[in-house]
Amino acid sequence: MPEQQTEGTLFVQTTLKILGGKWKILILWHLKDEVKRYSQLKKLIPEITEKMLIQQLRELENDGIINRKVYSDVPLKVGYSFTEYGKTLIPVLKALCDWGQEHLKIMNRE
Amino acid sequence: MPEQQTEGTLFVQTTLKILGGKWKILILWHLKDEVKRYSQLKKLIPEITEKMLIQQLRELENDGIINRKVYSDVPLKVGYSFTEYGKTLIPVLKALCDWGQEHLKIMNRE
DNA sequence: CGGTATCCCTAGCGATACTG
DNA sequence: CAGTATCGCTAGGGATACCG
Repeated sequence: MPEQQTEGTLFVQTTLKILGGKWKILILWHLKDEVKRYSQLKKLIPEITEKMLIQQLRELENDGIINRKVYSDVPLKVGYSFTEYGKTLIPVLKALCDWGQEHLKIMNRE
Repeated sequence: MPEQQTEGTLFVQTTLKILGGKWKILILWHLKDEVKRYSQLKKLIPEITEKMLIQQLRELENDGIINRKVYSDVPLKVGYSFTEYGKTLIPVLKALCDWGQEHLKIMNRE
């Protein structure tokens, strides 16, 4: 069934287009459970530069995966969280995480 | 439970280290169901260059995800397929594919 | 057929400094 | 605090030609 394979390929590519980018999956992982502020994300992913962090956040926002909410307090506060739609990605993130866990177990045994 | 989150992060990163690289997930997707030859993969992924194809195949081979089998025929034949271990990745690939399918559905509706 | 080797380029990323 | 703006680099990838 070559037709089906071709179609599946398109699906995979579609997901990769959204999740592609060096840091996106990692950022989403951190947002998985609760709203996080910009500064919290920076601390959670120390290797990322501010430029990359904001860039990837923007792209995720534009793709409808996350919300950006500004609390007009002083000092300024911005919270990032999954949209309802973005939450559909959580099983995918879970799958990636689970496999990594298994893989590490096996590697440590050897 | 910040401890748990940190651990999960490690797991995700581990998976990304294996699946990272522009073409790997796509290549694996094509190998999912059956052994494929080098030339078949080239046809299935026309945008990839030979260099990238062979490079990503080698990395997947080194990570123990796929097998490379040479059939000493004339003309030369080489088959790539999942290792038993590599097959544990299939649920991950499935998850990526499924999400892409849903995403496309929704986008086409709008 | 199934690769290597080489050269080259540019998008993506990093570092730094600055701003509302 | 939460970003922008700029500049510069380099590693990852593309094109092409050749090899066992």
